[in-house]
Amino acid sequence: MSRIASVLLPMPLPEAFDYAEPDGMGLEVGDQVSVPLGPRWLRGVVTALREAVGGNRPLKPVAERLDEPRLPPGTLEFIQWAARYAVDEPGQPLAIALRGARAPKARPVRVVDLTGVSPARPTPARSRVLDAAAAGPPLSPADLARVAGVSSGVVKALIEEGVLTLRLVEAQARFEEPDPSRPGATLNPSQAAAAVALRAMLAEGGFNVALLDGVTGSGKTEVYLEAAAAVLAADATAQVLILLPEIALTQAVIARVATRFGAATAEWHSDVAPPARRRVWEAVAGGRCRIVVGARSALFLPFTNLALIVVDEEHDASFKQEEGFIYHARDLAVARGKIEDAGVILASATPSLESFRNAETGRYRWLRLTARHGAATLPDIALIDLRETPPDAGRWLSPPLVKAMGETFARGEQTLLFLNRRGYAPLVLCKACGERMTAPDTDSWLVEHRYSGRLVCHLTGFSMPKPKACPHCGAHDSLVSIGPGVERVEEEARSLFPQARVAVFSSDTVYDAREARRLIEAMADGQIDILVATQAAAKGHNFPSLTLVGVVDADLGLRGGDLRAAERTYQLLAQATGRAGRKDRPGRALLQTWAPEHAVMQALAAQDRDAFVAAEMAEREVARLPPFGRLAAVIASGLDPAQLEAFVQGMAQAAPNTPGVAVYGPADAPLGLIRGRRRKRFLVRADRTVDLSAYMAAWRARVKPPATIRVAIDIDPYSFL
DNA sequence: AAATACCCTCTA
DNA sequence: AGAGGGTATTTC
Repeated sequence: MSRIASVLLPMPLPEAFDYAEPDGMGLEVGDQVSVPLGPRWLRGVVTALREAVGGNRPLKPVAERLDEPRLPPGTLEFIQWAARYAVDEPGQPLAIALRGARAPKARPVRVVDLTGVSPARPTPARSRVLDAAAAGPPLSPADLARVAGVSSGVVKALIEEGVLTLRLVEAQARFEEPDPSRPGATLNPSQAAAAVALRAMLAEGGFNVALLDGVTGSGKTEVYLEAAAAVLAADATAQVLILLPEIALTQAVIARVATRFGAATAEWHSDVAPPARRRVWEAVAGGRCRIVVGARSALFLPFTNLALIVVDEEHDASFKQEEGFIYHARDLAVARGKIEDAGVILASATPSLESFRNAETGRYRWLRLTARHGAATLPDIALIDLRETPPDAGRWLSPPLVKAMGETFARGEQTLLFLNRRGYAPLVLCKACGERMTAPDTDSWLVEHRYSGRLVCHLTGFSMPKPKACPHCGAHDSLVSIGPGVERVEEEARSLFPQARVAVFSSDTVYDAREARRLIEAMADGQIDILVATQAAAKGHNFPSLTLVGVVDADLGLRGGDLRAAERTYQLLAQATGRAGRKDRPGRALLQTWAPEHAVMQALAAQDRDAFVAAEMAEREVARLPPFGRLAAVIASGLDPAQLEAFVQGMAQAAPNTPGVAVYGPADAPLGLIRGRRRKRFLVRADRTVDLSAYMAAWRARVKPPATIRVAIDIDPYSFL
């Protein structure tokens, strides 16, 4: 009797394909295999094995079982769960999960072995080398010389003499064993109480979620590291995953972990080079790596014994993946915790309303940190009414803010100017004909970047040199830059304070983790007086001499007017203002707004988060919007407007009629044209009792889009463009 | 995703 | 006819 193997391939296919298992291959579920698909050979993963019963069509055989780590059952289950949740093909999450397995291996490294031959001419240096070689794991010649405290020439001579020999080995990452028994940070009473509660939750074992809710600067990291210490100490094979919203934050957390556990940990995000990625992946699958710090895709790593997942800054919208396989890492982290029977900690100073609701209803344990760490107090927050004290024409910093910056600079302290807008100006238009510059076949404005002298489309990546004449009417020198970006605010800050050292922190000036660390260190070290930053720097970092935060345009995030505009603005500004005043120096934050009466601004000024949340919750409850109901979006796009219109009308007809589900649309998407593709949207609202993924899957199954039309389903959408 | 089967138009 | 090209279909 032979068996049939279901093999899932890392591509957008509707299901796993069946292959015949050759006699004696001895496959197991989770094995990585090579299989033929049409004319090519592909790597896939065995998801099921069953006995072949007669009448099957002839199947191609599995070509080979690869000598690679097996995907653990929990990882496989998670992949399939994620695909069902996101209403997408299971091959999509598998592709993410195999990204580390498919990366090229690092080149083999040379290590030194003892041959047993004694050196003809023993010296103290030589014997230190021999002792070091005998004592530890095999080392490269350079490392051996370093450990023995001799120059590389000594090792080289011993190799030439035949006392030592070189051998090539596959580079295997040595992730040091974390030591949870090292003393942790000294916790204040509030932190200590939360740590006790977390340890109790984790000691119970099994799936549990805690919301670690503490103001900025209350020391959430120390608390969750104690929880990590507890699970690492309780089980010698337990693994911990710490998820962060932004690559720029990983360095800081890795340093904290290294201090706490005396061991370098693995890092996982898109900036990690492929061979390093491969090493991390294999070490995680082999249980040789106990702590991973990473961005959202780390959730798909092949953990063998995942005991704790921490989602730091859980409210952060960067956890939402908006392209390709669409998912929210916080929600999937909870799902993976359930599958793995692991603890989950969601940490934030401004929790998402979803997590708030789960804490309120008792689904999550709610741990509040009240005090700021050490002597620090919360900053004073004041609103600047731009109707009363507007900036001069062509300027963006109002007189009260400029005055505060001057005082801060005079005291030798630092200012952070926060503006969530890259570039110099968000819009360039022609004053002769009124034409607004946009990317070809795209609705979004081109953003002027003065550093590069180009106009850039932040949506499509298109860029062009800034033209001398208007491309529409041909008028010369008629193009004017409208509105501020960080570069323009930097220009203004330099002209106001010529002696001050001014720097910009945005994804254009800080393009990788190393550059981010360099700038953050320069800021922490006091080498910068005024930092103009987008949200990339508003999160998580501690700058001891930063005492003034100025929010250039507090109303920016409210303008879209979508479901989460108020929540998002509150979270972002609370994070940004929370940067001011750590250590013993009091801080203050000034928010420039045209609408100081708005509930978000009032809540920020009063520092009354709970009142804001209560008011926002009440509105959502009336409208039965998240977290009191659920949403899904459908985005259909196509090149031919008439064909797209016909398709979405048919799709509207095909929407299943289900109690508790309402379908709105189709409507033109706010960004109705991207790269020449017209876009139409549906929005679906469902009661919490409805299986929204199943509903969307049923709907999709009823329509067959023409090949030129793409249909994307976004469960629990965050972007409404 | 990527190879290929299909179906047009254009060249000669 | 046959090349060239863009698009739809198929892959266990």
